[in-house]
Amino acid sequence: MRLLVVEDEARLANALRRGLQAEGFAVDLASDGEQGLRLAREGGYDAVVLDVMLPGLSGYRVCERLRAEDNWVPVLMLSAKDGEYDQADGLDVGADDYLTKPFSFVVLVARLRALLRRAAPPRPAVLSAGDLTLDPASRQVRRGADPVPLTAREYAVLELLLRRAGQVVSKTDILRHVWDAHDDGDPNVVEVYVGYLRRKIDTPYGRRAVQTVRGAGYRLAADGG
Amino acid sequence: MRLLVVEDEARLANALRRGLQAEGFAVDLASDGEQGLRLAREGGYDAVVLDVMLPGLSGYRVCERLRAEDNWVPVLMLSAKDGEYDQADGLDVGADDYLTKPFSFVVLVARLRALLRRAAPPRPAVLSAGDLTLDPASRQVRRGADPVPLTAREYAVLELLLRRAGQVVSKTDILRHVWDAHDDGDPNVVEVYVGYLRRKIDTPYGRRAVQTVRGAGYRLAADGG
DNA sequence: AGGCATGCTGTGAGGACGCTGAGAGTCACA
DNA sequence: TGTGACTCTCAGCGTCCTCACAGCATGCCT
Repeated sequence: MRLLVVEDEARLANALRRGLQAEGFAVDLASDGEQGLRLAREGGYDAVVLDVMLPGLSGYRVCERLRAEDNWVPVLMLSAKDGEYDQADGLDVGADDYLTKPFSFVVLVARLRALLRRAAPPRPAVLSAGDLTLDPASRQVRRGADPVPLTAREYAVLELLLRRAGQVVSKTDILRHVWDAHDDGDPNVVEVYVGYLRRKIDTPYGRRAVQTVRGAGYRLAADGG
Repeated sequence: MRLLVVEDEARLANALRRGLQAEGFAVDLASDGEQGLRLAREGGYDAVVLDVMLPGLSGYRVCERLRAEDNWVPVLMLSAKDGEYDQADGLDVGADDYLTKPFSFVVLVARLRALLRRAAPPRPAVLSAGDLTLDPASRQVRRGADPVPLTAREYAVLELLLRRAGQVVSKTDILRHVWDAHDDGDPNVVEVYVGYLRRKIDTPYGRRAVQTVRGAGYRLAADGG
């Protein structure tokens, strides 16, 4: 997660950088409005922490211009003012959140995380192993560039195996997750569906992604076979 | 914009309802955590204003459960506590913003608007997939240059599919968004309307924009078929 | 090698799923 | 009151999926 911190007071700016880096963010600094605007325009930031009182271009203006240019990077404003109307103003020029100085670092981080969580739509990541990919959103499976049509059951089995790529998954585990059979399912169904899967994602490509571990279960090769 | 306000103190609850209605929101009230959770689960709200101190289920728990159920409706928490750690806690259970009592109504509304603006990502004026376009402003749908007349329901279904172009949308999801049936709608209506849509935007053009994903739902091809 | 356990696969029945035409109910409007 | 547009239910049909079964192949042990 890359952050841009626009803050003219050097001591605070450096404290923020160190603190945020310790929290695992990559941090760039800008010390005035012009520079902040320039960097923010170049994009690539997941969020911007923007002081209101800046030499040259104020934080309000920076935010306003970004929004006018259709740049919707999440912005968290910082200000010494704390009148309620100032806050409302900040939010009205398009900031996503607002903190008044002095603020607590803990709160800053919590609010930043909330902002980032909201900005990144909860789109589940694409699962992959080598050139085998599965996109839960579109429910599409591919071997390289080839789309591979799977039935609902086949898809469910593959998804489970991919989520545990490299690990052995027992048949009863698969039964529980895909068939929600509690204990008394016939493991042969699993064998049948593993067979179907292999015929679609392995055999035509001369690969061996789905491996049998005799007596234990199946393992999806982490490199896709 | 529909809001759910979960607040047990009747005077405050009614004041909020009146004030927010005056700002143009449609407001539902819940007076305890259980009821709030139930209503929020049913969906259909654009945001939830959630008091922390509630009889029965606390606001923290309500929010936590919603998130655990993958319900990402924007939540603004209200609390009398104002320790910084309480705030961080609130944000950590998945709230999107946090106000401490006593709060200013002006700030509440400004923050709500910021929340809603964030939740509704800046929409491109026109939704499109390949040469299939839908302009929400004029409610005009076109295949290439041809205008395609759609009924209200057909339009609503297509809009939903276009907003999630490339992703699989389940029938129950469509039922919830277009019919606001909560759980018990008959999925056949969806099948019927998908049929109507196809006869208007696909069949006459020999295209296949609306794809069936057996056992999962429908997907609008990102390239318009 | 022999015997047993484990895993694989072809076949086919039954059923779930999705699509469609017919028609009833509702509403707005002339 | 009649007409037309729209919405939705229902039942029938075809397709595809799922799964049980049985025979076969393979691996492992004595």
